[in-house]
Amino acid sequence: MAARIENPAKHIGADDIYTRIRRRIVEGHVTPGLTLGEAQLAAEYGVSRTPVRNALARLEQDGLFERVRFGYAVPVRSPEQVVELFEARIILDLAAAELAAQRRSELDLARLRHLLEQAEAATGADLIHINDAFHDALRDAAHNPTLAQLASRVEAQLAAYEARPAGAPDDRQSTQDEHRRVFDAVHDRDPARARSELQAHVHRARDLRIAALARADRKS
Amino acid sequence: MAARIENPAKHIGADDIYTRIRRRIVEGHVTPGLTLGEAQLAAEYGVSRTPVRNALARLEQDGLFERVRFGYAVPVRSPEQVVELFEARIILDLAAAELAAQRRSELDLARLRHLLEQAEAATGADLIHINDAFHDALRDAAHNPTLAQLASRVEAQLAAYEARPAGAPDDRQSTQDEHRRVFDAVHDRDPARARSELQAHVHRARDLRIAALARADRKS
DNA sequence: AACCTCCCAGTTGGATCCACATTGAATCCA
DNA sequence: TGGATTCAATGTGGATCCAACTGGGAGGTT
Repeated sequence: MAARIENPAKHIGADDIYTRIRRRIVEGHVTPGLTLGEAQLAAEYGVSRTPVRNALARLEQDGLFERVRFGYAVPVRSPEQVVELFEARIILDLAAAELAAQRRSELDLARLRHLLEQAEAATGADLIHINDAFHDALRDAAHNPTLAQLASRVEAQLAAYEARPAGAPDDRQSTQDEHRRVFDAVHDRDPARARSELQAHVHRARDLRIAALARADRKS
Repeated sequence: MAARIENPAKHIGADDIYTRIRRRIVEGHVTPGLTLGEAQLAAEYGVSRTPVRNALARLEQDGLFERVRFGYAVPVRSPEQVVELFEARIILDLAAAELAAQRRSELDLARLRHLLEQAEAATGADLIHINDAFHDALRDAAHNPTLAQLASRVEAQLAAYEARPAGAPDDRQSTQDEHRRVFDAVHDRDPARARSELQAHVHRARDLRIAALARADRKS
């Protein structure tokens, strides 16, 4: 039986370090610009610097970390760069939505529907995760793993700067409605509608973020 | 004087290893499926395993290498996967062409024109490099580095499987004509035309590759 | 003769050691 | 007192050492 058993209590490896640090960044727990040293991270996870170095090299390749004077830091991005990231994300996700409307299987639909239902009841961090999962499921429904991975990677970079408020109830309801509309278009196999509905959704998210950046910019 | 001087004769570092191995893969000098060991590569470049490990981790993140039993290998892709990579590349490059037609600067135009002229005279490997550079310059003209990097990365994955014939004189002339048409559309600031001209170009390249894959498939 | 078992060679992943570069501060001189 | 210079502290990058794992082959047994 060559089934690889994930030993939960076993010593953590480089992949685990990569996953954990990545999650910390994506969930916004590492403030951009704050430098973290290899030794510091190694001590934190109770391993030597070797696996940390490996993880950091991969994170740098992902664009989630950059090498700075001493140590690594989440790159500080200008508002223009955030807009640029959104532009890339929009290109990828709209294409994925279009393909999803053409290729979605019944299983894809079931997954999306399940996530929509879960989102109805969830709140806080759970809601954020479910909504992220909805977008990932939509990308998977396009049945092009390369495309899905690219979109997911760009979104991870964006997430690193998001204060992740998602608090306002009206935003919550808007998001839910827009997701539902995208789902309906995918369900009806209507690529053009899927694209335009998702475009409306992502454009709204982008404009909210840009407005927040403008406020933060004025304050500083 | 904080200018970082690239000492040419100095010992090579992890970044150099990364660049060199990457070039070897992209230029097709590493046959897919052949496994290379860390120690082997380290000996080849005259360094220890440490920088090689770092480079391999990054290459794996790029999708150019995958960890296999013992060592690393360029992943073997099915024809379906190659089609999938092309689909992603087309999405990215068409979007880039559209943006390039909107945003190109005079400098961008000059660069593209220069590459077109160079391509007239070049042959063999030089021609391949110049044509690749044309596509990269087109992506740069879109003025979205994120998008350019993504497209470039996907194309690198595709290049790893290309036998890189580019030999047939009629293909050479077709490529040159199509590049010229794309250039004209970008010059005229006509996004829709830039998109459709590039689409025709990339679709032809894709179909050629698929035909070659079908032949190879039948042979085996 | 076939199959099973055990041992050994080879390789990766993690830990530690060492050399070099850079920064900040403290000190000394003008 | 201000500025330049030197020195120690800190941290990365590379090299080496060690442990765990896998696969194949040799040898024995049925």
